[in-house]
Amino acid sequence: MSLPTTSDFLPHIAYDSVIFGFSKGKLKILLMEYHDTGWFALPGGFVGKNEDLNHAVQRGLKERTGLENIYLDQFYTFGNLDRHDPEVMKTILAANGYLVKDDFWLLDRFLSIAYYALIDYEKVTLLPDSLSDSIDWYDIDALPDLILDHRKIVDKALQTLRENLDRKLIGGKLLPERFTMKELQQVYEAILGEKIRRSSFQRKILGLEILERHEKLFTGKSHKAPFLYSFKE
Amino acid sequence: MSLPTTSDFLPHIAYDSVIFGFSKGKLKILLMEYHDTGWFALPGGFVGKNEDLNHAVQRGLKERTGLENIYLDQFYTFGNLDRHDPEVMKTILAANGYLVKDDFWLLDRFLSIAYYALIDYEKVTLLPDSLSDSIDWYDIDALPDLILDHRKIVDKALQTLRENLDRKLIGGKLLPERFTMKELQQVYEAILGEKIRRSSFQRKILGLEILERHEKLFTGKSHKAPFLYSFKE
DNA sequence: TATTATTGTCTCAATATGTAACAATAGATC
DNA sequence: GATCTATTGTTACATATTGAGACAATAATA
Repeated sequence: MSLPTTSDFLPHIAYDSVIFGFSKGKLKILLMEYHDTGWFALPGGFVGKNEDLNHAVQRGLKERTGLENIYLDQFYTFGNLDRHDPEVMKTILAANGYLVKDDFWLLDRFLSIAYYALIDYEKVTLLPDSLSDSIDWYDIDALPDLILDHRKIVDKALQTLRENLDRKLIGGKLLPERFTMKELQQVYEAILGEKIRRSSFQRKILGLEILERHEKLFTGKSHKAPFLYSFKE
Repeated sequence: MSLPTTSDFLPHIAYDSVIFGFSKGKLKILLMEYHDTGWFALPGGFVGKNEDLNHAVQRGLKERTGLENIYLDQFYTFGNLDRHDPEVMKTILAANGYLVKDDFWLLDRFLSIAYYALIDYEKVTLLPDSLSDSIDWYDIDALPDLILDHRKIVDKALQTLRENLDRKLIGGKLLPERFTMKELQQVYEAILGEKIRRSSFQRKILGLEILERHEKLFTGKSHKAPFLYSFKE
């Protein structure tokens, strides 16, 4: 196991990903916890010298989640000077046994291109990277402190996701292929952070004619069974 | 006069700006024309090693237009490999009398962070950079061919501007401090590329209660004089 | 068979938008 | 000064769209 080297990757350029999942009525994101430090950060990475930017992000997501062809939206590139703090990376590397010189490329200033991803929580197989103890889901309403400006990145991701929700009809990306109307509504509520009126929601979504209605789902509960839906391709 | 050097700027990182103006009922953008080549490109630049990304863009805009505190929106970072074509930059440099080696930093691959700007057409003083013959306004509906992927950047800028128009209420940024309702409507029509019903538009905009109504504008024409409006701060 | 929880749909009110008309008015024409 | 023209600000009415609640249907339980 070795550190990424400056000959393989573009200097000064990184990406960070805010990976959203949905489980038990809650919106969650993936965070990495670095060895020893107790520090949390967004999953991120670097761009190969001969690699498309979007490919680098897809590659990183596959390494962490096992998933391919993930829904991704690039939402902002963070390029302020105040996001540069070489001590943070130095400490993370030191905690992993890497003692590097002050001019080591990972200690340089980085611009970060930020993406959010929407994935099916159930399909994920989590795998930490070499510098991390763990990667795990955290409730969006109860995040630990994050390194550098990662909290700002999360906030802007959520803001963008909210703005895009109706426009791009991406709520379903957080659910399995087939889902009930109630589940879809819960996704919307979790993203928007507010309750939605059931009848209005159902009427609006069905009115868009983007859903296919399938068989009913019998859960064994003593009440009317809901239909299952999927998005038309 | 000399070329920017790799010791002053971050390698592999550029920005491009789609600068919108509005004049005579038409939406326009600024393009640079490079010496001899006859090639057109978006105004762009590089980020200083100790400079905020947003500052670099504001700095570039000031150099080209004379304006400060321009309204800017970052909308996408272009990072595909296929946008790399060293021959283009080589030719531009050669046309300016610069013969550079193949490993010259400006011939490297660049990621470009793209912004659109909205400015008051009347307030601009255009100034080309050292590699360009001229910088000038071009009707958005009649652009010349652009180098590299700059046409794609323009298209995405316009698309984003359209999506943001109602949400961010930025139409007025293209007009002087005070303007008539008809002028504002023409801005909206130019951006959206479609006619808008006069009464609906007026009702909607006034209903937002973001405009201040001032004195009437007497143009000498033989009809009712329109009010002047400004945006509430 | 009655009960409970939840679903799909409908109704009516409130709000927003499309469409057209009307009255007001600044200057031109006579 | 009276009339005409072009354009403006506003209103009226029809047509969606959305908010809020009610109602009937139904899967399992008692």
